[in-house]
Parts: sequence; C-alpha cells; structure tokens
Amino acid sequence: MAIASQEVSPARFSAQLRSNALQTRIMDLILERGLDVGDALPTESELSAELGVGRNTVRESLKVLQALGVIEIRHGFGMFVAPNNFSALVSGLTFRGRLSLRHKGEEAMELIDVRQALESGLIGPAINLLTDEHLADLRSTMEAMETAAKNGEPLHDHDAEFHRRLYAPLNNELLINLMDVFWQVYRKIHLALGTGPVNLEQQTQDHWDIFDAVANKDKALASERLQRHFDGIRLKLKDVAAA
Amino acid sequence: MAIASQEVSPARFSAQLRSNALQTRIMDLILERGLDVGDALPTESELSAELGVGRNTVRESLKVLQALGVIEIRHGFGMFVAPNNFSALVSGLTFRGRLSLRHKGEEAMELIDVRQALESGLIGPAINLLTDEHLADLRSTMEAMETAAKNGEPLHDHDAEFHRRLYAPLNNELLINLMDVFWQVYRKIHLALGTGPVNLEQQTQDHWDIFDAVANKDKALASERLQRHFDGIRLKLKDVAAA
DNA sequence: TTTCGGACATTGGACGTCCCATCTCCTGTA
DNA sequence: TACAGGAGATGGGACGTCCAATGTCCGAAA
Repeated sequence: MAIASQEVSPARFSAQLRSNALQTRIMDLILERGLDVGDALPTESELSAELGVGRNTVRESLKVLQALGVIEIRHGFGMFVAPNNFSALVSGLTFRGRLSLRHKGEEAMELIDVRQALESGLIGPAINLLTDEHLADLRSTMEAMETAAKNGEPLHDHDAEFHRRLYAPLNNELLINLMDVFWQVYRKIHLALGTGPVNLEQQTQDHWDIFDAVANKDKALASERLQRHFDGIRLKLKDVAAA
Repeated sequence: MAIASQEVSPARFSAQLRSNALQTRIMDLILERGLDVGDALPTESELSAELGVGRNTVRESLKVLQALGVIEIRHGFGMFVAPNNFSALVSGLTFRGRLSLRHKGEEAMELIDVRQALESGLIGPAINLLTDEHLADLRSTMEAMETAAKNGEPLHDHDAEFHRRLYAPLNNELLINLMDVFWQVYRKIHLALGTGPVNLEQQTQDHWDIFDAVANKDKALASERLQRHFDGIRLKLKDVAAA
C-alpha cells in the first residue's frame, strides 16, 4: 500500500477533506469557466467524467453545493449557478437552536443577541441613507400589519417585511439575507415550541414606535427602541422555553 | 420495507422538497431520540432501512447535514451529532465573494460592511462585560502579534485571534462563529486575489490603538477605531480588486 | 504481568448500472 | 394560430459491489 497514489487521493488526507476538495473543484470549475449567476453547469455525467469521479460521488457534492446556496438544481432541466440564497442556513441553525433549547436554550438566546446587535447597531447607518421612498415602503408595511392585527391575523410576515425594509437603504444583500435567516430560525424555533399567547396590538404598537423614531431620523431613539423590542422577544422566548 | 414510513413521497412534491424533507427527517430523528452533541447516529445502513430510502440517497442528505455542521462523519467509526461548527459557511460565502469580485466586488464589500457593523456595534457591550482576564488575554495576543510583525511573519492568525478575543466577554458562540466565518471568507478572497504589499507595523499599531481604547473602557473611541480599521480594510480590498 | 502489533469486524467512501420522474421543446393536429 | 402530446435530455433514486479507514481485541513477546 501507500505506493503514493498521487493523482487525487493520497489517502493521507482524511475523507472529509477529500469530499470537501471535490466541492472546491466544482466551485473552481465554475469560476474558471466564467460562469455567472443563472448560467448552466455541465450535466452530472459530464462533471463525473471531467472530474474523474463517479456520478454518485459528484451528486453528493452537488447536493452539498445546493445546500450551501452555490448552485440550483432543477430536476429534468439542469443545474445552474444560484443567486444569493442563504435559505440553506436556516435548517442547520434551526436544528442547533432546537437542540440547545432542550438544555437551557443558550444558543437560541445567542441568536437573538446577534439579531439585536446587528439591527440596533445598523439602524443609524440605515437612517442616514433613508429616502422618502424607503419610508413610504415602511409605512405601507406598517399599515398592512395594523390591518392584519385588527383582523386577528398572524403578523409574522409583516414583521419580517418590516425588519427587511428597515435595512433596505443599506443596499447590502448579505445583511438582508443574514437577517432573514435569523428571523426564520427564530420563527421555526418558536413554532416548534408552540407559540404562547400573542398580543397583536402590543406587537403592532412596538413596531409603530420604531417606525416613528426612524421617520424622525432619531437614530438614538430608534436604536434604543429596537433594543427593547428584542429584549421583549428574548423574554417571550424564555417564557415559552420554560413551559 | 416502507411499512413504517407512511406516505412521504407522493411525487407531488418537487424533488427538491423531498430531498430537503429527508434532511429534516434525519434531524427530527436526532431530536426525537434525544441525541445530544457527541452522540452517535445510526449507521448509514440502519438509517437507510429506517427511513425507507436507498443508502445513496441517505448519504446525500448526510453529506448535506455534515456541510451544514449538524453532524460529523468519521470514516470507519460512525456519525455523530456535531458541536457547533460554521466552517461549512465559509466555502459557500467564499464562492459568492469570489464570484462577485469578477464584477464589482459588491458582495465582498458587503461582507466587510457586516463585519464592521457587528464589531463596532458590539464592542460596547463587550467592554461592559470585560474582565481583567479577558484584557490579559487580549494583551498577550497583541504581544504575539508584535513579535510576529518584528520577525516579518504574517499576522493573520494573530489578527483573527485578536478579534475573536475582543468579543469573548459576550460569551456568544454564535457570534464568535459568525465573525470567524466572515474573517475566513475575507482571508480566502484576499488570498485568491493575491495580497498586495502589507505594512506589518501599521497593522500592528492599528490593533494596539483599538486595544488601548478597549483597555480604557472607552466605548466610543473603541467603536470609532474599529470603524476606521474596517475602512482601511475596505480600501485595501478595493485596491487589490482593481488590479 | 505488561505492552505492542496485527487480524478482524464495523462503518463510511466510491462507483456502476438500471430505471423513474420531471422538465423543455418541438412537432403535429385541430 | 393555438394547444395537446410526445420525444429527448437531465436529474432523482435504488441496489449491489468493492475499497478504505478506524477502533477493538486477542495473542505473542518482553
């Protein structure tokens, strides 16, 4: 053995590294060929042949790349370079959150902490770049939320939309994606635990308060109210976890 | 065979959803059995039998879960619930960053923006919780960095360590992991572009400045210096990308 | 008795092949 | 011209087979 089977698999590298290397090779292939978002990748068979590995092996890597949001796989059609998409993170983070909730829920709380830091820390810069259009969008979202609250409908979609639009002025897709992920994970954990009683009016009012501060371009106040908003969320989560 | 697994694949759901569902089923299985970090999962064959799907299919899902940091796969030994691990994100984000750099590098810049927001926004809370031990750790890291700089050695490890320890007082693993991911992605993009000339002394001094502000518990100053630190990084990246 | 090394079982890794599911596109028909 | 339906391409999935890595355990040697 160990006849130095150079080539690709020196057996010295752990299997994990090898599988990771395959993923990297595929990503490099995309970059080398100058493929851009939306462009088609070679078919599974072609990749299998070009990379010199079996189709099943390639498929495993492709699935991973899909999970990482690198490519999009469309059954019966082909594979394409995916637009930015962090939805994959959601399931992984949700799992961790639920796992931690069985103990003391530290990780779920950590998630809130990060959201809180990101949002209350970035509201200032966002307000700096806020235009009238952005504000109008925000207001219409709030009005939709209010309507929903009056009809006793769940607010989570409007809630998510509000937070998303709050930071739209920053024009930072990565940030929006991250916040979306965190939001969804929080949502899922909350759902898995069973939602406690919700006060729709209070929730709406909280958001109106934040909106007012933003509309007045009062960065400090907006930041503080966001801070409090998350404090409330944290308490609520703690209650539910305790039950 | 499919006795236990009641209608899971009515062919109505797109393949993508089905594959996602398999991952979810595995995660649910972990949660239902009360497995905790470090505990062993059933073998691939067992999972294949229990879930009523082929071993290759299970493997694809397992690889994805591994990539998401949910499980750890050890060849010849078994599979285990993994400790928190975000290394998977690195490759995906790095890919996106490199892809975007071919155009105008917006996404790489967005990454810096998020790091900047997170770090300069969280330095205040971190200082609030800072203990003498933390400060001592930070100082020793800085001294190591200075030594490295004098020897002309690369600073990136010390740099990463510094930023990590800066936020250790917050005791938020998710945050540390995220910042680590961002750091590594930045690193990889930078490496892929080829590093321009580096001024080791200047870099070290920048960090000393931040350290001094933190040691004096001057939150505003620390935040401002971090802000500037990232401004510098941003400029540097822009230079390299232009070349 | 202790220690070291190798055989062995277990478990994941890789591949090939076959067939199914789904999509797009094109062709033929009304 | 418009729509229905089929052909072909492509990914999805399932086995079966063999390879490789790892931990365990037992026996030989010191």
